[in-house]
Amino acid sequence: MTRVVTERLDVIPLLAEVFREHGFEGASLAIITDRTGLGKGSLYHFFPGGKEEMVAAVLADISAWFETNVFAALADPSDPKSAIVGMLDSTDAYFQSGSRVCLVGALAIDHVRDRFPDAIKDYFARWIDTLANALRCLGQNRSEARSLAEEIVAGIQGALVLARAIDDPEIFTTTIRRYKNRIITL
Amino acid sequence: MTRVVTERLDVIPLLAEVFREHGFEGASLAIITDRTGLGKGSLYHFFPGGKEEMVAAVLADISAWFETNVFAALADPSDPKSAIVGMLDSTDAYFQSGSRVCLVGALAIDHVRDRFPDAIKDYFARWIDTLANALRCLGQNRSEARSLAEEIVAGIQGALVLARAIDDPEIFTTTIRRYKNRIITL
DNA sequence: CCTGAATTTTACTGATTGGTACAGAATGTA
DNA sequence: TACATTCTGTACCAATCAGTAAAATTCAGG
Repeated sequence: MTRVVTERLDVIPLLAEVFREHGFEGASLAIITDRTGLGKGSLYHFFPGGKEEMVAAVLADISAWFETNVFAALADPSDPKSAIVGMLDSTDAYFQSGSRVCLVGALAIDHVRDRFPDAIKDYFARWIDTLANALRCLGQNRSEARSLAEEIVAGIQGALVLARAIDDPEIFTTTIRRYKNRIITL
Repeated sequence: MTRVVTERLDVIPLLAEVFREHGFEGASLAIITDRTGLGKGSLYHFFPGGKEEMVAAVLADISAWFETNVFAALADPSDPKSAIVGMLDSTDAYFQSGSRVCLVGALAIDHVRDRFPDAIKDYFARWIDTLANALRCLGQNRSEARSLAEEIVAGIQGALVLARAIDDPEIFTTTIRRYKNRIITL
């Protein structure tokens, strides 16, 4: 039986969770070896560039996931309304109803964002662009669509911050529901 | 000529800026001594509890600033509409039109939030509560007011994340303007 | 000037940091 | 079996970490 994925790929989700929990600086190699079960030797074998390469790999993985599970439907103009609703559902699931941190957002406000500027920029730019595209398919003009897309993407990020700050994930769920209603009644 | 403030107080804004830029883990004592001009000895003289006490002092300072310059007007029901607009103006000024990080928000999504849970919780809770109070004075019922207050506070945080992520502070300014219009036409 | 407290400088500690080197174990292949 | 490649555990490195201790200095009040 052939292994479908290499071990490098298997480790990326674990790395993602560690960086989510501790941030870039906070995620020490000691913690990483603990959580992944890989010694330093293995870690540097798979990621010769060290922590920086690990984060880059995690960002690429996240980007790919969103491309497949979130952005693809938005970019397809066949049924824009249910595509947006589906995006909000996927988002709710991905962020575990507000109890999971957005790693890209967390990196964005950290000073290490300067080491991954493109990955961070692209993630949000693609989200806004595809969402705005779907909104245009619903009859909004270019600036309306872009403005609402920015509002929704920012609202999601803010809800994640707020939910975590006051320790009440319900705030995130409420936010998602609010945007859903707004789209449905569009 | 008597000095009005102790040097401890003078240092707190500098500390705030360092923590904003580097986060809790990223702000090493070396960086802090650099930026404040105080050696380790002086730092530990003023803040015997080390970095943790420094952050606590910064959070208290921020909290006091918002209480005076933002929340006070919201809590006073004499002119709720202009109080909210004033809050949005103060917020825009404080966050330098989106180019300044919200330290409380940044700490909230970091794992060090567990060391300052009350300060973080109180900051956002007080913001939401006073804003909801002002909205009730504008005729909204309790749940409407709370929901919109949460939406605005979260929207502000999200706009800060997004503005920084795609390196476009304009997004923050737009967000503030959007909420202003929404309040004015209420 | 003297005294004592406040403050700062300096030197130091032990622990931990990210990263390297490399021997050898495991694995796949012929 | 034999060989080459991939992978991993371990020891090690210099740098940096937060924090301590105490001498040196500054400074205000009497």
